[in-house]
Amino acid sequence: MSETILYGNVCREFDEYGKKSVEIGSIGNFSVAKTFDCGQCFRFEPLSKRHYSGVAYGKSISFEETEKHTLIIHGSNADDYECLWKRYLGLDVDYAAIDRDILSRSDNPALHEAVAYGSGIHILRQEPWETICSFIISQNNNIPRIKKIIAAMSEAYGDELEDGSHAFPTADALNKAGEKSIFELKTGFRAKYIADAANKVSGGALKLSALNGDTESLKTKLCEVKGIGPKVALCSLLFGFGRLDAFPIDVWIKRVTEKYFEPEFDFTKLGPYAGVAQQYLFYYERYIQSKQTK
DNA sequence: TGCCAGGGCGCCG
DNA sequence: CGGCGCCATGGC
Repeated sequence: MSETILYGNVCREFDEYGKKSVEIGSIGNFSVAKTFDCGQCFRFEPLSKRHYSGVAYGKSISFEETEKHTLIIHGSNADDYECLWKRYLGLDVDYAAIDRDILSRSDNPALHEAVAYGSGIHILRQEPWETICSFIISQNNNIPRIKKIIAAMSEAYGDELEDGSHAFPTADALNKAGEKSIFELKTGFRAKYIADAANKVSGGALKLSALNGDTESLKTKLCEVKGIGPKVALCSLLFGFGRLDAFPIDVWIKRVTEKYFEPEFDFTKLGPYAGVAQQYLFYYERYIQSKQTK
């Protein structure tokens, strides 16, 4: 086993069954399990309690949190970490400062409990197209079934990777597949929405890489796609465009607001990291519910 | 069996 | 503009 000592966040780079892996230090309280289990991404599954594997950016990858407060990325070298996974995992973001910022903006007890419970979640920077498509599929749907549809869609129309798994399909590939084929993946009434989005993105009517402006104007832009409303747009902006101020409201967040907040509470006052707060609240309320139905 | 799921559209007043 | 029925599908 060859081993190279590096500096910065990367502790070491090593070979593992013929593949490169890296170990990362200084990860704060980053939690792999919370991050991949909080409902923001649909292509990762646990290999163990602290080890999640899946596909992102067209690469098979797995993230393992060690007891020593470090992170091992299996299937990545140090360069890939620096220019891709660091940003994907939000390890270039100071979440301790974000937590302090959120807590300073409201003394609502549920919000404080949610931060305490959810802290360790990082908002991923997923691929914009994958995020848009995934959250179109998410509408009026549940997480296990969303995962199933996305897996089938990737299997059918995503590029095959070395290990036999599949990348998320490009907009071009889905556009070529067409609405009927998309419907056959059990997407139901969402098929025409996915087809429209794929058509606009692959045809250049919606240039995801050229989007700029504030979150509100980006939301308006994304809502031009049939099937993208405010909630899907804001989830895409939060999880795919790094817009941490985006505050998507789904059925769970509606329940949270009714249970714990005054009707006049203005969630925009949660500031530039309102989206992170939203994810804490979402994760917290699902935990409370699961505890009660057990 | 009926209800619900990380909603949005079309239509109605 | 706000409310409401509808949309496919599967798990409970």
